[in-house]
Amino acid sequence: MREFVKGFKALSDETRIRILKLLLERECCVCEVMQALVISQSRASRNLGILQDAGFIKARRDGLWVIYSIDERGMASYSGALVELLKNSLDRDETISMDRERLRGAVRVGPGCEK
Amino acid sequence: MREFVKGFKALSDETRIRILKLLLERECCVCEVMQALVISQSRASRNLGILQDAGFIKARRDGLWVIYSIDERGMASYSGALVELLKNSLDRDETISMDRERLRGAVRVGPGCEK
DNA sequence: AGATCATATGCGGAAATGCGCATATACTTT
DNA sequence: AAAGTATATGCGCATTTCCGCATATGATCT
Repeated sequence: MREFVKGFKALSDETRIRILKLLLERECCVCEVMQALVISQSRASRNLGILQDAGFIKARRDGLWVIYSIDERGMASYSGALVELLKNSLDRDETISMDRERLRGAVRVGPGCEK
Repeated sequence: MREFVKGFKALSDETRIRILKLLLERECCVCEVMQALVISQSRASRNLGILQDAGFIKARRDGLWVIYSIDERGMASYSGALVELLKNSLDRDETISMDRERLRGAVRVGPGCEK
């Protein structure tokens, strides 16, 4: 029950829904998430942490970057069903579309990432 | 998106999850909900209102009582998928089991319902 | 080692949430 | 109409959530 509620809490925030929809497109580093959603670095990092803690996503280091992606280990449990639901939702949402658009232009490295 | 997040917010609370699981058993009046979950009247009423506002349940008057039940109109949309998920979850949860147990002994009328 | 870059986190404040208490509302019965 | 019962709601408070800012951590490169 505790874990169950934690899962819904993790999804009860627009920023985190947007992040999940982004990661359903492809894996991203924190840097790309903040560019795509146009949010601060701490905000991106913190919300990614919450999603990870709830078991929706996982992280791996790649040199300087931390790459986040959907955690398919949770696919068997209820969290998998939620991700599946998310997959089939909000594809026509304006915000989601813009996030995706900006993701295409996001760069992982180079000056201007932090600004 | 707004509605979507509202749905998850509604489910991101243990009391409301318990209420939904209860209503999946059978429709209930506020009085029965408070008895089954052992919570105050205002708490029951308020959380039922939140679930209704999010489109998960509906209410109808029956004399003195207001009867709440799963709103199957939402079954077509994403909220239907969430209710469906809930149906297949937490059936072995201790709290949920006790709620169900107490629901069996709950009475809709008579003295002691309020107390 | 020192500089640099990406990410994580402690802290403080603003806003939202959850709930108890008391009271208001809606309906029924006498 | 008055009393009684079930439910809804205004208010205040304690707790939680969210975020920006500044700083810490971890890794890479020179």
